[in-house]
Amino acid sequence: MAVKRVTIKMIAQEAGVSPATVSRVVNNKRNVRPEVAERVREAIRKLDYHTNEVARGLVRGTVDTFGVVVPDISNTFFSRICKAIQNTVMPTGAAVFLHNTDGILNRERQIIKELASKLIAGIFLVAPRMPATEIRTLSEELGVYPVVVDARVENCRLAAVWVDNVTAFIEASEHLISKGHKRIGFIAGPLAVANSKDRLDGYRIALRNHGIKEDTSLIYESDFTIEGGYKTAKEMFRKKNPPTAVLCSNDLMAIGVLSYLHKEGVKVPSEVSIVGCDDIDVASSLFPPLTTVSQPIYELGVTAAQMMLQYTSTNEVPHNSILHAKLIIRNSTSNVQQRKSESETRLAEQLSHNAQVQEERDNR
Amino acid sequence: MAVKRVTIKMIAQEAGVSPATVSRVVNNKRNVRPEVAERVREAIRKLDYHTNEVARGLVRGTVDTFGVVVPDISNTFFSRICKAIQNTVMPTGAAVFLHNTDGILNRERQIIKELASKLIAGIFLVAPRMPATEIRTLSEELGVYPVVVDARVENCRLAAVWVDNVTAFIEASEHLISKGHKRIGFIAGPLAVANSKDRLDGYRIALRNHGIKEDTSLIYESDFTIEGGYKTAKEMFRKKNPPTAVLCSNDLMAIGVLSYLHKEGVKVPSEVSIVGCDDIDVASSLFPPLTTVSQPIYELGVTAAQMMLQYTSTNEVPHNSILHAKLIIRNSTSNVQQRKSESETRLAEQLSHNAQVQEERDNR
DNA sequence: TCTCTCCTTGAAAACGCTTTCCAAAATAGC
DNA sequence: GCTATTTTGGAAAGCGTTTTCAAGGAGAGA
Repeated sequence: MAVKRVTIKMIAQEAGVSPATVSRVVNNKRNVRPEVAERVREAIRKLDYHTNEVARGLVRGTVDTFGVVVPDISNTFFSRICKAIQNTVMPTGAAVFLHNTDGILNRERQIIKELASKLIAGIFLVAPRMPATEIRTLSEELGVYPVVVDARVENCRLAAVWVDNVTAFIEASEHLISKGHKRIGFIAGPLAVANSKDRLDGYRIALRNHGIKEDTSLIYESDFTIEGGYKTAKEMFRKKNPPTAVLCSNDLMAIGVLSYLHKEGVKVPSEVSIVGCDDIDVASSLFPPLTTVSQPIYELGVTAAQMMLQYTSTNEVPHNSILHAKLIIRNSTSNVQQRKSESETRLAEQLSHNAQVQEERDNR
Repeated sequence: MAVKRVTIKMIAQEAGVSPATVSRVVNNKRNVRPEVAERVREAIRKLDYHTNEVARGLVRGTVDTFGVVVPDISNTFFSRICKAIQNTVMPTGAAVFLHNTDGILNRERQIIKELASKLIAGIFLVAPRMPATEIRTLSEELGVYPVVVDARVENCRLAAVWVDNVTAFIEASEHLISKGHKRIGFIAGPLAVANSKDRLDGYRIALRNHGIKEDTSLIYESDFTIEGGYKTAKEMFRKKNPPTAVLCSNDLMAIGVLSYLHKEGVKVPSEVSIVGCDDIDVASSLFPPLTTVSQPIYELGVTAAQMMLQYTSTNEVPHNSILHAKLIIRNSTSNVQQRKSESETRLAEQLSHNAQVQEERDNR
């Protein structure tokens, strides 16, 4: 689609000055007489000139654009971060490239290189599996400013912003403990990502602090999806002596658990309490509204963007930012129901019976 | 962050050929002796050379990048479209700029111009309020290929892909009618966007086809959000003679309605049936699982991307694509409960009583 | 052996901008 | 009124590619 674009030369001719002068006006350099500047601006307006960002990028060696690399942009968590970055960075005139990686390490590496070849200034990385040292060497080699989002990266001369998940999950666990729960199930995200591990650690610390012995049969690893939560709940509640409360590493899995328990006719919160994490949009509109660890998602993005802007302008690695999550207590948690040993058994039996029936049905 | 980048000249020197030859090898042009080509590739590997996309963009006059412009990237609907575009376009080596507009027309215009100044090849536009003619003239002026996503644009020599919302909503309405519902509430999205209007039209057509007289007091305009749905439900059910079913223009509003009815103790679906639209992730995990018009969201993005690739390579406006939605029947709809006239009144009264109590509580 | 192709290769000119270097003009200092 | 300094604006040199054009070489047909 060839189109004659207005160039700086045409403006120069129109205003009766040289291209150099037009450039100076466009970039607000001093050393241009006000009346000349005005004549140039007039010409720009008249011909509807817009600087060719690519040509500018070539001479400057960098382009006013950032890359945002996330595992899955269709996940609300990440898309909210993107939005925050967008909104914060846009007023400076910068644009953002968006890239999806599905969390695949090699694709992340690939994408970082591709972005560098487009001369972007900086890169926001939500890549929980990529080692900090690699991020640093890679970005140094490529001449790109990195800001790591939502991953705890300490002592690494690397700009990063993350949430204190350990404390958050201590608090969430203590909320359940204070309601009398002792058998608290935990559904972790993939333990290869540090955040998942931190959340599990918070849960463990809280248990220990309150003299509750950890029961590894109550701890499951899943994948942050609704289906994952559903399946895990199925396993968890089919066993004897099921938990009276379930703490999930994110809301989607909590929704899966909720959905499973609904289906089995188990009442939430009266029979089982549930706590999620993230506080996504629908969390407050579920039935019952979900008690959850509210992550400052938007703030995560805004902070990252601010760090980036500071980074690129001062050329100094900004200090890390640690944000805090907040427990939002809604109606999916309540005091533990005093189950008699026999009724506990009954619940487990009923559930495993249901499951069996279901399986038979599936097999047909 | 200044970094000495490997240039084509360095490769040329290393391989003992001219830059032109290196360029030919990089771009897989014929007319290079295999042994020379191999020597060049060797040098590229050795020095880890990556083409400077900006320089290439300058000479070619365009850059292998597309812009994606959406109202709100944190909305699952749009982020799924983005993901689909991404995934479809990535294998060709293209990247995408992402831009949020909050649906503000002027910002959309602004962004389109900014993107053009970056010499992008094409632009995916989810901008339901922008007139088709404007899109066409703007993109012609700027030399950018436009593909309009999720908006019905006919007879305009403009590439577009959309969903047949009228038929979809006829079907959804008929589902309710077949269950005996006659008083069906409708919550529309902003009627300034064509899709909202089409959905309402579908509802009206279905009603007319089945001899049900339209009752304008059952039709509301809202804003596609959970809160909007909640508030609208509140209004709707406070009136005398409330509907026995509610058809919502999207799932988020349906969730709002569901949430309101839950709070008021109204049983879904036995007392009131609900139908949503989109089939977002959580729709199947709600309580009850939501009957909804499943939009082929991902397909919308994939199709748009394919059209774009065809468009840019052939330089011919591709034919429009019309996709079809599918009604997914879950458990939020059931046969209408035979309400006696008195009990109808009772429901309304109860609700309006609840509302009053609530308001008093709020005022304190 | 000589001419005519065809293929391979290199030199050089763009692409549109920024920036450095200079010269001219304007101002200041004495 | 003359020199020293600052302002102003033009010319030109890149930035790293691609692409055009022409030259050189190899093979084929006479």
